[in-house]
Amino acid sequence: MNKGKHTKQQILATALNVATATSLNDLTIGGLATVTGMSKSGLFGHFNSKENLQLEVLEYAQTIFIESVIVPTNQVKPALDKLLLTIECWLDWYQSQGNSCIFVAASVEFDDQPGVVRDLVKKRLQKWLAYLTGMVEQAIDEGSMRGDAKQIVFELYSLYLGSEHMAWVGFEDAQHSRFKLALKSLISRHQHN
Amino acid sequence: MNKGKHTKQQILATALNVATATSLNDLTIGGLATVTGMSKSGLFGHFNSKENLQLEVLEYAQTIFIESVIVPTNQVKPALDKLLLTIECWLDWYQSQGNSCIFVAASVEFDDQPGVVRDLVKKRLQKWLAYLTGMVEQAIDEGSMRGDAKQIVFELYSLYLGSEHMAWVGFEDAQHSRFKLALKSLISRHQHN
DNA sequence: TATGAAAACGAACGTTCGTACTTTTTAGTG
DNA sequence: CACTAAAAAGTACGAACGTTCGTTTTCATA
Repeated sequence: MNKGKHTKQQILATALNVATATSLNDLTIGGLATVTGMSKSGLFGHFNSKENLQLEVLEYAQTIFIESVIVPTNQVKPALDKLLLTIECWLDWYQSQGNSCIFVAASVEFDDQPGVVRDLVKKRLQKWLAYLTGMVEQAIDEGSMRGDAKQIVFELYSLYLGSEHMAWVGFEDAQHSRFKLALKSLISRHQHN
Repeated sequence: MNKGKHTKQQILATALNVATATSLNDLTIGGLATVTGMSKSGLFGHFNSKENLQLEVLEYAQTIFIESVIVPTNQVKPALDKLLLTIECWLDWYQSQGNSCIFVAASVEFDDQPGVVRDLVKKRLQKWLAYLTGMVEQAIDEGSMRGDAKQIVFELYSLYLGSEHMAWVGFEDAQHSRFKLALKSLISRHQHN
């Protein structure tokens, strides 16, 4: 790999950490340069605009996400098992990111800010929801689940968001027991015996 | 009312609109001055710091919220009816704010930014969750509901967050039918016959 | 090893923002 | 009406940020 591509990957790795811990806007070029031990302009040259930096950070986050939760479950069957394992990997990934999801955070940050960043965030979240929905649909097709796939995913994703939010607020056991309990209930309600 | 207090209320009203539509950080003093037709320093004099402005906007939002969803349900009994009406008012208020909640947005914006603003946001959300929990507990005491009050509130609030988030993403019917359907299911699962 | 391109640097610019200071205008009161 | 305190305006400053430009250093390769 070229030197340039190599350092760029390093930059993106720490940039993702910073952006996840703070936000895509608080991810400042000068600050990122300091953290990575580079000069502002030297770092800037890799992206040529802050917007591009933000986009590339999101793309980088996406590759990490895919490696962490899509790939490890790729060959799992049947669909219900795959779904459950995916949720586990999803939570592990979420935890590895310091208990926050940059896509969810960015969706709040950019929801009123038209542009390519917002479009990308929305697209990624749509893809993820569609992916989950597809798995549930397949589980239904296989006869191991029943109900409306989209409604199930709606409730599943809601629990994820609720867990993230209420854990921050300090709601009792929001992060662990409450989510798993609700998830168990959700699954069993839509499971075929 | 003094002239000062009067214009301050006007400022806060439009400030809440701006902050809800964008964010508490994007709520800029100069911009707010332009919108309200004042000078930057004239407006600044009412708050003496941006942090105070943010705090007062949140307090103002709180008073609106109380007027909109706490007061109208204050005398309703039994607790289950009060809970259902509260949820209705809650959604109405949410819609009146342009389908976004400044407290939720601020919780994401300030989650990593220690200070009085973050503390206030967290406190308000805690109070709201405790308020909901209290109502559910009372409904349980009255024999019209059963289950773990906190778990029920956890799932209820999760659905609210999911509805807000997924409506933005464009998930089918997230905002209306899906929330109400899930809510109905949640209630009926914990209702005593 | 020599060379040209890529990468990194240093300094500076334009803009935006919060804030401080001073002055002018407004409004309430004796 | 006069007077004073509050409210609003005008101006300015310093810091932070994204970005540009010219230069220097590093690296891959011939």
